Amino acid sequence: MNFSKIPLFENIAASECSRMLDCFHSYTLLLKADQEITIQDHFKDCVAVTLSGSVEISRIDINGRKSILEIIGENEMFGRLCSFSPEEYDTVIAKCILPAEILFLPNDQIEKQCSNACQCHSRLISNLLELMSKKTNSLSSRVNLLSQRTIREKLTHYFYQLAAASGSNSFRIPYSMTTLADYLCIDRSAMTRELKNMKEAGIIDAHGRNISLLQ
Amino acid sequence: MNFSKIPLFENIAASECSRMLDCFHSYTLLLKADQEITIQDHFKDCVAVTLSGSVEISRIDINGRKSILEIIGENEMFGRLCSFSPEEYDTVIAKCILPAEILFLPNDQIEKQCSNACQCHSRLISNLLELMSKKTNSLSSRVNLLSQRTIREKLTHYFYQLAAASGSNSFRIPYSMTTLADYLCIDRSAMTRELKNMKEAGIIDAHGRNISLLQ
DNA sequence: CCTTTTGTGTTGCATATGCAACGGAAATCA
DNA sequence: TGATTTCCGTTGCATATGCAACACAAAAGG
Repeated sequence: MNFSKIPLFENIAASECSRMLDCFHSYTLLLKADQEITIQDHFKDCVAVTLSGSVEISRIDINGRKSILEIIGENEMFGRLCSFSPEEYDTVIAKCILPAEILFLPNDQIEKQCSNACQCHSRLISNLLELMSKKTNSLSSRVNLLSQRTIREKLTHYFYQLAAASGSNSFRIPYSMTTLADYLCIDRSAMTRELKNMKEAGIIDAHGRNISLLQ
Repeated sequence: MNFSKIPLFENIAASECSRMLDCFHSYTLLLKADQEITIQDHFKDCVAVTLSGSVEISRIDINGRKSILEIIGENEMFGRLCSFSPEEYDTVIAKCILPAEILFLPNDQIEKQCSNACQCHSRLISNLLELMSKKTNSLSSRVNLLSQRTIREKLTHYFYQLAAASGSNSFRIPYSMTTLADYLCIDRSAMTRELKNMKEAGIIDAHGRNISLLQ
């Protein structure tokens, strides 16, 4: 593992990383695309960090409707300590989108004040805090998005996010339209209809997944 | 300030707390009920922790509709580092619900590896991680709630949360119905109507804010 | 105490949105 | 290449939900 490029291990010597991960009984998992991770298996008492790849957390309700709760990108964290509790009565699944390498860190190991070599441990916690902070930001932004009342508002809000991220009024939706609808928790056909309305109203210009915000 | 009862300062001696807070240039704010905190004033580069009281983060859209994004209870954290970014194009306001004492910690002070007395600093960070972890959990749970498609699903999901929290199928909604509607991001009258429907369908029993989950 | 504000339940109406179904395009796969 | 699957846009229909308005209850405030 090349520790030097992983934010979680920033400012920690590679040798220390190996030793620490070993001491923590942490382990990594290689996932192929479309592979599912069952919550209880690994998340029970662990924090998960995607060293590479991408994971989608979603929920399928009894009517078969899928809602995407989170999309976890590279070097982001997820898992029980910082995510959906297993007490939820709906089925929450984590599916690998892009081939991923996932590091699992046992919670109790993180919490314990280790007696030896605390220097790098506290640095790791500090780095975890940084990751957690990013996660909280993205979750907050997600709450803000899902609190929008109408389809048009959700789309607009999401497009503003993309525009801000790309630094331009023209950008490309990074998901398929089907996935986007699941992500916004709305019906796909209704979304397509609303996109057409927004186009006709002169709010946006759209060619496939390429969107331009007008006015 | 009585540090001993505040989770943020757990396992840190009171004398160390004083010294550290002083060194960090942190400060506290006393808020009366209904008082608003403007984002830019305090949150710009700070983490906020409610030592006591309660704060509501909400958004008012151009149509005057209010959506409650978060309700921050005692000993929870909020602020820019872990909340809604100021780049949001809607107006997000933080309002004090119960008289509160809020501690502001500058981000850069937290991040810096202080040269002296790192022991209690790293303990503080560890405690922050704990707070942040709780916050992430509550945000995730919020995403899960808001991702529900229908009013009935939102109500049901929320009631399950209350039931789990109270350890009973009978509980009392802790907010006014108006507030609850804002919290679920739905229309109040539509919510009342749906509650009646659920009652008639035998799913719940409801007398005012007292709810019982049947079946 | 009276006055004012806020909360609550109700209902008629308009419509935004979900749902099902279909055909064609595009992508994947063998 | 051909076969299969996924993706996408469209539309008719039913209805869940937002909205406005109202009356009354409850709470707050002076």
